[in-house]
Amino acid sequence: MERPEESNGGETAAPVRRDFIRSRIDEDLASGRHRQVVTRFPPEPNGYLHIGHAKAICLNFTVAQEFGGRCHLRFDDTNPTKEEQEFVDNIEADIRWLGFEWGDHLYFASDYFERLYGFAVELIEKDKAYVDELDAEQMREYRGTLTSPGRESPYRNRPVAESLDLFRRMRAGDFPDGALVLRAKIDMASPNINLRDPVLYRIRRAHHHRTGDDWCIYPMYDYTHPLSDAIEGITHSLCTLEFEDHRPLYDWVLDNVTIDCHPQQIEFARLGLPYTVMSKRKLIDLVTGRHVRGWDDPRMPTLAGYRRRGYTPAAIRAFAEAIGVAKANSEVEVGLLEHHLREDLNQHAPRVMAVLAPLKVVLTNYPAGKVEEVEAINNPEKESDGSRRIPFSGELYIEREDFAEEPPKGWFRLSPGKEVRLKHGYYVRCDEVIKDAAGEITELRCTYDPESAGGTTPDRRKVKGTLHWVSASHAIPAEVRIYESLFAEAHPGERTGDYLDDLNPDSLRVLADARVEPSLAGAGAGSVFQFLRQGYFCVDPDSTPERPIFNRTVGLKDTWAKLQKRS
RNA sequence: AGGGGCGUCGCCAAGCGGUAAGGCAUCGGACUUUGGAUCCGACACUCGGAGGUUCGAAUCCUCCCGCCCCUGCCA
Repeated sequence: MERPEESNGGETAAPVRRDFIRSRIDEDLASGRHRQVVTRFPPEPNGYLHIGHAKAICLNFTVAQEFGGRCHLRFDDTNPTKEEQEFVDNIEADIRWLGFEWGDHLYFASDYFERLYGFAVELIEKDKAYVDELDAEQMREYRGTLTSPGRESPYRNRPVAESLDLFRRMRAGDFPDGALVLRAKIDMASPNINLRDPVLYRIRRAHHHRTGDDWCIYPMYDYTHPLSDAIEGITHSLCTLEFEDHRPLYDWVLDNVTIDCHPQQIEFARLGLPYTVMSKRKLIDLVTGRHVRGWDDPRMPTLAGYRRRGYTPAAIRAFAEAIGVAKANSEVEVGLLEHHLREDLNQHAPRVMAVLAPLKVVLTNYPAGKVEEVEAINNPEKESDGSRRIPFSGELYIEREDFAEEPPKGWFRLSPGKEVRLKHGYYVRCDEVIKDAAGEITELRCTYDPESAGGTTPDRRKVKGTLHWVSASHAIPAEVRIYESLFAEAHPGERTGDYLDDLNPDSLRVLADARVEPSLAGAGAGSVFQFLRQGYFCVDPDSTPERPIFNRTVGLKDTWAKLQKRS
C-alpha cells in the first residue's frame, strides 16, 4: 500500500498510528478517488464540549494534518430552540485550548439555509419529497415498528405543484408550528426506519442565534449534514457509531440532489469513561440542578472542567492518540488518562512544597529566632528551570500523615526515635510527642543534625524517608480542594435507573488549613505545580492573593498506599 | 422479532491466510535527597463458541452465543 507522503507529495506529518479510518484514506488517495483530505468537526452549540468530543476533535484535526489537508469547524445549528451563542463561543475557546486551529474554515449550517431550501424545492420537483399534514402522533403510528413496515401517508402522493406551494407557504409563515412537515419520499416499508420517509423540514417559530427571525422552518440534521459536508467539499465525514443507520439516508440526499460532491461518512466508536456521565442532557442537568458548581467544575468531564482541574491540552491529545480509533464499543480506564497527564506534568510542573494537613514540629536544638534560606531545585526533570530559596526555621509543619506513633512495618517516615530527611533541609530525629487532653498529637519535638545541611551528612549515613515541610512562620495559609470521581459507580444509574443516585458524596473534599511555601504567593490562576510527594495542583480561579486556592489535578503514584492496601 | 454494527490479555488496541505488535494496569528487581521519575524483566501455545476449507486460519466458509445502536417534527 502506498504511503500518503508518496501519493500526494504534500507537506504531511508522519501518521502516528494505523487505524481503519487512516487506512481507508490511504486507499482513497492511492486510488485517485481523492487528491486531498478535508474533514470537519460539527458540534451542535447546545452545550459544552466534553472529553468524548476531544476524541473526535483530535481525530478530525490530526487526520487532516497528517494528510496535508484541512479540518473545518462547522456548527450544526439547525435547532434554534436548544442552541445559544454562549455555547458557540465556549466551543471555539475549548477547541483552541486543545491546540487546534481552523483558520478561515469556520462555518455554520445556518449559513446554508437558503441553499438547503433550494435543494428541498428540487427534491419536491423531482417528486422525491412531499409536504405532509400528519401530526407527530399520527406519523409515529404510520411509521410502523422495528419489525413491521410502515404505511404511506395519505398526503404522500399529492401533486408536486401542491407540495411546492405548501412548502413555499410553510416558509412564508402561513402555518402554525408543527402543522406541516416536508418529508423525503423514500420507502415506508424499509427495514431501516430512517428511510421511512424521514422529515426534512419542520415549522418552528424560534429565534435563531444567527439567522434571527428570518426563518420559521428549519431543516433536520439528516438532511442538513450531508449537504453541508458536500457544500464544503468534505472528503471524509467522520462520526460516531449511532449514525451508521443514517448513512443510507446521507447518501440518498446527496444522490437525489444536484451537487457535485459526495463525501464518505465513516463511523467510529465514541469514547466511554467509567465513573462519569457524558450525555449532554445529563451534563446540563448536573449544572442546572446545582450538583456541580458549573460547566467548568473540576469534577466535570467537560474540557472546561479538565482545564480548571489542571489537565493540559498535551495530555488530552496524547490520551486521544493512545486510545486509538475503532468500531468496538469501549470504555477506557481513567488510569490511562491520568497516565498521560502525569507524563506531561512530570516534565513541566515546577516542584514546590505544601503541607495539606499540618502537624507542628519544633526543633529543640535549632538556634532560637534563626532563619536560613535553603536551596531547592525547581524541577529535577528540567535542570534549566533552576532553583529557588526557601526559608527554614526551628518551627515547621510537616504532613500529619508523615508521622506515626506506632509505625507499621515498612514505614520510612517519621516516628518516635526515628530520623528522616527534610527535603532540601536537614535530618531530624523525633524525641518527644506532645498531645492535648483528648490525646490528639499536637506537636513533635525533634532535634536536627547541623551536619546534614542540604540533605547529606559527612558520615554518609542513609535515611530512608524524605519528608516535605514548610516553615511555620513563613508559610502561606491556603485552601486545597481534593477531587474524587463525580460518581461512585462506574456506570451511574445502572442499579436504580437514576444516575443522580450514584453521585459520589465525597467527590469534593476541602482542606481549609493547608500551608504552602512562600514562593507560591501570587501564583496566577491556572498555574500548575507539583506539591512534592503529593501530586499536581493548580491555582483555582477562585483564588485571591489573601487566600490562595489549589485544586488537586491528580495525585502522584503512591506505592506506599498500594502496599498498605495489600495488607 | 426486522435492520445496522461489534466480539483479540484486567482496560484500550494492532493484525487483512504463514504461525499473536504496542500502550495502560499488574507483578518482580535496580536506582533514587519526591515510597515520584527513570531503568531492567515478567505478563494471550491463544484470538466469543462449535464445526468446516487449507500444507497452514485470529484472519476464509457455516451455524450458534453475547453485547451495542435504531420506532424525535433532537443531533
